[in-house]
Amino acid sequence: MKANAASFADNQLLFGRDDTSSIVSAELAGDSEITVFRRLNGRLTTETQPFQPFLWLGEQVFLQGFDRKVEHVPLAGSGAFKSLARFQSWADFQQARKFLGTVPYFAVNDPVQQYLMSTGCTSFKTLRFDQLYRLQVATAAAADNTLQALQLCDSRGWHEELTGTETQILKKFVETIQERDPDVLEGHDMFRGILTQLTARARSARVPLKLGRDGAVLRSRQSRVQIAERTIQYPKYEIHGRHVVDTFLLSVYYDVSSRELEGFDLDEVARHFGVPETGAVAVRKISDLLSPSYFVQAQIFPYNYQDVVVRGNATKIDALFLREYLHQRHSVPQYSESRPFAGGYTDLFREGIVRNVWHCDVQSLYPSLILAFDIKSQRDELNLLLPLLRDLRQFRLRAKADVKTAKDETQRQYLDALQQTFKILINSFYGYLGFSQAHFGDFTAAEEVTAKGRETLKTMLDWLQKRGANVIEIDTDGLYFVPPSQTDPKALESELQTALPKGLDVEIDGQFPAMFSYKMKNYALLDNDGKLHVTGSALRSRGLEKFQRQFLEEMLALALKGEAKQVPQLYEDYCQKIERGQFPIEMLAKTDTLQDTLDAYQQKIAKSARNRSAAYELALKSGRTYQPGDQITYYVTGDGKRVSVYDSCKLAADFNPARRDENIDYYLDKLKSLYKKFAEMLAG
DNA sequence: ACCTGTGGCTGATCAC
DNA sequence: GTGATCAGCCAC
Repeated sequence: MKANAASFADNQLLFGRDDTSSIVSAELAGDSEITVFRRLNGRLTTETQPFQPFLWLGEQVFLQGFDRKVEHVPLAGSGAFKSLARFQSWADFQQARKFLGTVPYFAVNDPVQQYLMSTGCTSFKTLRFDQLYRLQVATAAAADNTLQALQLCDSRGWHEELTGTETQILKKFVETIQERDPDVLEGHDMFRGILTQLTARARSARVPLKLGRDGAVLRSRQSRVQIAERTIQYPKYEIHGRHVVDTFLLSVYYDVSSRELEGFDLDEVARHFGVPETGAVAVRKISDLLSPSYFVQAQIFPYNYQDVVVRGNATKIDALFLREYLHQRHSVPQYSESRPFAGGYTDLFREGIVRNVWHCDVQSLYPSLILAFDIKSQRDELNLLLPLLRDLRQFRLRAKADVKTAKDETQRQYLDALQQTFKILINSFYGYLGFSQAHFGDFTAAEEVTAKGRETLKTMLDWLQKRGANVIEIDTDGLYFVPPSQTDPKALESELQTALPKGLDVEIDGQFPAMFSYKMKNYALLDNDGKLHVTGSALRSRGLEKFQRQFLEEMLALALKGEAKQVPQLYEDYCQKIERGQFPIEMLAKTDTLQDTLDAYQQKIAKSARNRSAAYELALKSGRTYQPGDQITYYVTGDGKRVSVYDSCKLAADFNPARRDENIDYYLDKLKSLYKKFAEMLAG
């Protein structure tokens, strides 16, 4: 097992070129050195390393006349950036950027990232996740926002609650951090919540938050992260020599693929993961589950642990390529101009209720196509992509197999984090090819991948139809169908396999007693255990109020189980509950995520560039400060079903159960539309 | 300062 | 009313 783990790390393209140092953190020291913190046998050591900032240059002559010392290194190949310029100090580097102005050059803006990239070092080598020293924080505040208590615990099992006056709590907090000296500070809503609040309280109590390993106060600047379709704005806090990890952000990332979280409060997330504790201990347990993949990523990518969390996958892959091109002294291409290209094949052939449905898909379609057809990026002159993808796939299979035979829980968790990380990386390569800011991307190659994918699915469709299968719907890498009678799934699978190009593996990965096919990417499945699986934004969007989602789910379950006769009664029950005001407001309320700042919203409204919307109007009316990414839960008030929602709405938090004022007509009408929309289709 | 891709559905609003 | 547009959410 150990040998396996070590041999993954032998891949220098992936894990860099330094495997001896247990770096836990690095910081720019002065102007031309880097302080490196290592954790060896549990003890923290500090040392200083030389550092030469650098940038990639279109032409060496661009720096002619620049009055500070520059070392030029010519780079091989035909990339646009064919010269490397190295400087004596960070100040010189910054000065050079100013000097260069708008001539073509490319620079990494962060000194630590530059250091890691140029040395090939990455964090946490030879360290296990449980050896990283993490400390968790949770606050308890009074209504006036003053600090009542601070809950602390750590990854070694210690915990303590700080109480007393605000000043006492804050002073004790700083002392504790300096004494215990954690590598990582964790908290739920750490950035927008805890640290923002602590900073504000510390300012008013005049207690400097000297949390850094050099005794410096924490710093912050506005930043934003893109998580799937949402952009979250947050004050990025940095603490010298340590990392700040926010389990709120980890949860939002987690939900991109799981789509199961109702909300992102600590309690809701803890409940989802079956964590019974609250406060700091809950944070630790959630982090135990969500952090390990990022820990592994920090061993791979030339980024800080803290930054590895908030960088996009394609950006991280780009950094991997840049590190190797830099090492091989090879030129770097400019991004190509962004252009749209066609994606996956989606289609719908049948609607309504269908019985006896199988699902068949091609495993890892896009990565498999890249490998099977040798699809290369033209800009990747060193041809790193294919071998890397091949290695990653092999590594993942090995890590997955090893998970099952792991000798203890720690080893199992490590291998699982490893295989999870490999999976993320593997699946990001196709996206990387079509990413507008990938130096080594290639839109033509990305287009080739999707074209081959569409072709593959068309082949499967034709083959299945010829065999007498009744295909229901197709989406990108798989399809649902009613098999011809008297068919053995394994036999069908292997026959279909022979109709496909070598390197593509098909799998019948699901058999269902019933399916409700609604529209493309929108369907419900009843599995053999009687469990309902609902897919698609039309059927399970968070944009639907909870009473609608729940009604839909119950209606679908009845219909799929052959009890459609009971649906009208279900409808009557829901109508009554709305009329009599028996639903708690959470059932009627809707939650929207603010995408724009309130300023941006108002500007767009002024220019008629967008319509008014309830969430923003309520945010504005509240007078509180809101940021993109914040969620607003509201319900509709007023009389009559035809109200303007943005005019007739209230925050769910302002709802008074003793004086209910929800718009009963509006909600009855919503239910009626929903019922009418589905009743007919579900009867069949 | 930050950013993986395309495809599809819906509700709210607004111009016609 | 109808259609267009935008924003938001989701599948893969």
